[in-house]
Amino acid sequence: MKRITLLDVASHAGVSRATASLVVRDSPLVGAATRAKVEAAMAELGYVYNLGAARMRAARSRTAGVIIPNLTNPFFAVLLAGIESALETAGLAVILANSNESAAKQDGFVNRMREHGVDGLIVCPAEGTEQRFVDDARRWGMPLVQTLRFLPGTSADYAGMDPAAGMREAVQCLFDFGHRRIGYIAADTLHSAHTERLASFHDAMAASGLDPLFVRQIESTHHTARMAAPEIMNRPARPTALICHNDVLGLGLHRGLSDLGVMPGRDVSLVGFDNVAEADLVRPGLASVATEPFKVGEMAARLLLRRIERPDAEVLHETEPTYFVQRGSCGPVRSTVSAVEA
Amino acid sequence: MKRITLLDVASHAGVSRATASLVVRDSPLVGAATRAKVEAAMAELGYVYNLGAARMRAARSRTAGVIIPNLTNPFFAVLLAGIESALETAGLAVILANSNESAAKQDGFVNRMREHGVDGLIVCPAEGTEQRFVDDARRWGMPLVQTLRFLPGTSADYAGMDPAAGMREAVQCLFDFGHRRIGYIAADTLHSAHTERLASFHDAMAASGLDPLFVRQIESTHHTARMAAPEIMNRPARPTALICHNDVLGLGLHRGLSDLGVMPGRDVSLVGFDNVAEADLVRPGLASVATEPFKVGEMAARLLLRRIERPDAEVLHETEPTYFVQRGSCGPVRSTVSAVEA
DNA sequence: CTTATCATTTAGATCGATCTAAACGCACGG
DNA sequence: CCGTGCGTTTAGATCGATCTAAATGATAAG
Repeated sequence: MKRITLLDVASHAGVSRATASLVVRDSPLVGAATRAKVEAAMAELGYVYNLGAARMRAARSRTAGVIIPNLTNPFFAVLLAGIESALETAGLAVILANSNESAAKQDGFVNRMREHGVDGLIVCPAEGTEQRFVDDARRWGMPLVQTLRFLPGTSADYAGMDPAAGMREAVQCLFDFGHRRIGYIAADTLHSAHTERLASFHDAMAASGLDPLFVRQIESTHHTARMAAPEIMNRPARPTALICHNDVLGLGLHRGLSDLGVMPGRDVSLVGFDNVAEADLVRPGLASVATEPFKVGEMAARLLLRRIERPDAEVLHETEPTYFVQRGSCGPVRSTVSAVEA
Repeated sequence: MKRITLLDVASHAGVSRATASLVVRDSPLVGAATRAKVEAAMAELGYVYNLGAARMRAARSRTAGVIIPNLTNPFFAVLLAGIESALETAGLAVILANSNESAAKQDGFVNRMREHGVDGLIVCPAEGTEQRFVDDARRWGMPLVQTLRFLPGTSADYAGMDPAAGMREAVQCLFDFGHRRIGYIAADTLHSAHTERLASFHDAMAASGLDPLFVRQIESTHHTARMAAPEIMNRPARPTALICHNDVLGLGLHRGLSDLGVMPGRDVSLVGFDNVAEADLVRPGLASVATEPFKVGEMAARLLLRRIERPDAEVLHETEPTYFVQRGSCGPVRSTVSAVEA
């Protein structure tokens, strides 16, 4: 039992190999009657197209490489879902790799992707990725899209999100509730998503005529955030509101504050970032700036398809806007702060 | 600027194409001095191995297809992470597809995977997948591993989880707290994971000498579960404890009950399934039966590698045990139930 | 000195498709 | 009747590796 090839199909249909090839590729050159004959033969023999052989002659391979720093994080999983969805619609298969935030592993994966002959790459660069990464891709003629994180100083397509609008709405909401002492809980990682959000915080505060009370860096896990709650609330300059770099920190802190008997929305206002599903499940609900990773994924895929089609098109930076979702964790500043401190 | 081939490497190193081929494949046939020469040439020319060409002659393609029903669900995302991790260690690249619970799409993906010449498939079958699915794979000689869900009546390797241990511990814990009126909240989907967990619930109850109070089906979303809380608590046979098919239902119900002023762990005990990270963040924490999707993913990958290596090996069903994680949402049954109803 | 043995190396066919360029059949106008 | 043009079809070369089977050279044995 050997593999059925185009040649088998062709002889079974009484045409040449070349004609059969034209049929599988939906070429307009082939006549309707011939096409029907060949298609019947294909069905009858159970022919399976061999993309591997095709890729050798033709340039395209109908695959794209996707490198994600951490699949365990639902945020990236949804991003991946968006990428997969859009690429699949365009007929490209996704070859997946998980860099685990290791730039070295990431380099290895890029090599493997090249060996597989992918038509292009979508990468959310691992921490510590160097500019060289993007330059190499350009040198190799490999279409590349960065997503969610952008390597400064590089020139490549980018699909990300713009925290500005959501952040401004969040700060405005807090301001309207009377908050003036607002702290920022940052993550300890140092990629562009971090600095972008922090910068947008500073901008939004300035727009409301406020100075940040403090910026505190915390490792981005539920546990560390939870444990950091006492330290944050007991600092001399006690905040009345906190904005967190993401919902991992926001939810962790939510729980940490509750443990202390400090009720979010009443004793302190709390804002997260990403609006994960669970933000709506804690009590009170965690107000959060919604970002839409699925849409960002689709956007990244579209940029890649465009780049594959037109390698010399101008470099694009596209961002998805964010918006604030108010929930119970934000409320009016308490008139008698001393009562809380007692 | 054309592509560097093995022939270029060979002539640059002063050997034949065949020898160069042996070097890239780490064959022991080639001498040390020659190997060094060829490797130097490869580095100098920036040679990239062409897996597409190799796959045409050789059988293996160093890729595996993975089809998941829903990437947006963190549970599957972690499963995927486990699969990816183990396959990558073995040098196989993952071609990913998201069936979105559509059997038709799933069929399409299997075809695409065949066209790509994958060495094997790991599939968590979409709802409504027919037995034919597994039979086809066997007929095609395509190594196949089912994971998390098992098509009844089929014979193929399977990597899943065994809810029995965790379920028994959960029921035992509730029993020890004095609970006798225990209801089960099931999902509305009908695959094997559903029936397995439900069956393990019945077994565990029987082992404690109890009869299930009721089994209620709910669509598996946070929102529906939350909305169903009143109906569940107001039924004539009011439960003192609830076990949920997964944490999506568990967390949704946790919030729904809280909304009613029914406090989990005090007024009713609540157990989830999967032990997602967020189970520890709500207040009180949601007790949950821990399953380890990452390990299941690794297990599925191992099974596939074994099957690829030995196509005729006996069919294996492997399961990862589960265990109960107690948290605040489980507590002693209240002596005066009427007080709650007031 | 010849022959057998062993470890290396290699030429040439081959995998299954696509590409190029030419050939084919047919209708039409001169 | 011939040349031209158009829509189809095709033979043969080709992509870049691997495979088979044979050649090569060095060493050991007879």
